[in-house]
Amino acid sequence: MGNNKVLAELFSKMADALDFLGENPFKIGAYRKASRVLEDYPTEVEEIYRDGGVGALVKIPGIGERIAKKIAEYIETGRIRKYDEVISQVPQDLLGLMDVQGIGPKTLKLAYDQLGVRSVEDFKRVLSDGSLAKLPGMGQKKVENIKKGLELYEKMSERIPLGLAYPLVQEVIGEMEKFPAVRSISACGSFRRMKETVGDIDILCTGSDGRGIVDRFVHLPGITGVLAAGETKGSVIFRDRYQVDLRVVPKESYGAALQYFTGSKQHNIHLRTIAKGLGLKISEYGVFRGEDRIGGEEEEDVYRALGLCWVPPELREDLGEVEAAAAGRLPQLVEYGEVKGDLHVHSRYSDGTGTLEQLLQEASQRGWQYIAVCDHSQGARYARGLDVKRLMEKVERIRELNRSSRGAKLLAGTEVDILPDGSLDYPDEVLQELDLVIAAIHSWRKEEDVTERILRAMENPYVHVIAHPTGRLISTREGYRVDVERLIEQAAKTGTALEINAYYDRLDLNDLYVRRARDQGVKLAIGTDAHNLGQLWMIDLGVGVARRGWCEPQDLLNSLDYEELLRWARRKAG
DNA sequence: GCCGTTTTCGGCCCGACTGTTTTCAGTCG
Repeated sequence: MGNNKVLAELFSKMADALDFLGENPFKIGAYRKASRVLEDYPTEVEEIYRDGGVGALVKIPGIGERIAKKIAEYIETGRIRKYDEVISQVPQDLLGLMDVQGIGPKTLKLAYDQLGVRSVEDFKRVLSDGSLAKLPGMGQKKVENIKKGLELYEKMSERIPLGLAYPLVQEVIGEMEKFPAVRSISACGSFRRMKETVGDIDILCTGSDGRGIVDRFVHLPGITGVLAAGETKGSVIFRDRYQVDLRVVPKESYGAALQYFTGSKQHNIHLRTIAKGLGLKISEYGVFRGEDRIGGEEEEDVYRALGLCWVPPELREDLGEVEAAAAGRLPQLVEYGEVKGDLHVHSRYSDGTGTLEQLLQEASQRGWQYIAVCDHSQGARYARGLDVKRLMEKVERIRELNRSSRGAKLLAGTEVDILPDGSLDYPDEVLQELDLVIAAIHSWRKEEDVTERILRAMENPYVHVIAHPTGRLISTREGYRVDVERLIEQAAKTGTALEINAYYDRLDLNDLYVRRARDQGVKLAIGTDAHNLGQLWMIDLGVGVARRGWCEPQDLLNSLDYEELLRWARRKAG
């Protein structure tokens, strides 16, 4: 974990502690903001500090003089005295409870002061023995809600990978659309922004019969719990795992509500700040000048009122998109369905299940021009990697199929292992026979920094793409140690593309690195890493990451036509 | 604690909901 993430966590904990201690809410907010900014900041603060000192740190939005000094203190000494001081006044165990729905700093403080609660165990005890309910401002219902929140929290403490929520949302929306009372309907929240993981799932709709719509919603198949069901809002648990909220709003507010519930929170705060300066008010019900409502049926209304062009949801993270919209400089993002093929798919030759014929047919059905069949190389025994003889058989077979195919083509490719010394698992004479070579790290020693291995692989004239550059798995592992900044630099220098691996648990490179790469002129290659035909839909997850990374069509290899792609691949070797 | 074509001081997004109250505090998104 880099220093940015560590500091983000320190400041976040500090905010919670200050909240508990009843500090000035705006000071707490400042720490929370600093935490959020650092969490996603693409450059290591350590680097910024080494290059430009505290003066450079304060240029980061949300970081001022005081926090910059704390960051410097951390880099120099490995600790922050103020942090130690604040945190020592609060039982650590208790702070975690602030993530539970229904528990906030005031409730914790109350239990701490009045009942001597010092741990989660203590808290659960006063919850069940009735002593918390007796305190002023508390009551039986509040306690019941907290109990429910705690139960839910323990079951769903992990965020859900986007790729798991995706089919579910399509299913729910599909079912709801069959109901005649439902007019417009859309997912919103982090799901609509295509964030790599989502907390709960928010769906918004308009319709004539709120109660009827909610009733229909809470009775959909697969629901294992109903948390709330009113006229305008329903909240359910799907398959014991996914919380899905539905809101029904009037037609004239649909755009404003869609904007509001899509977020991100930071993006919305930014918009409201601008609105205020213009004497306008934005809420989920519309855009208002005094009492006059000047828009809200369409999402565009909100942006137009502020003098902005409509901002695609994937960009709404307050990472420069508002300024870009104001200047009319938003990128023309690549569209879903615009990509011309998948650049990383496995076949039955190695560890996939699809045949070459099936892949070709699938490509045609999807309207793609190509699929790159990139099976594992000989060293990857666990994945039935291909020896040279088998590889050449496969190449031959692909050439045959392509000759008889009118529509889509297959690219003869490989996902070749990068060996411990940075050389590749096939000799150059073999690689040069292939249309597309993607190289990947599949084995590394614990604690090994693989940066040099990958840098060296990129020097090879036959390597076109580096697959899943960080090796992370969203749900289970952090990935290998690698300096992505240096990979991006080397990719720019050698004309090597970096992959956006679209497999739902990888999404690697991630959105922020994609943006960095794109800014430096590095091409990105979206590949699903599909091992069966049922995984090719994940190309949309990859496009989502590309869009969150501000990619325009020309940033993606997948935008090239078949012939152009072959030419691009040959150009590196000269 | 941050920030500045309203400001170096005095603001900081804002409305809904819930449960506990009798005018509001706490929490959420």
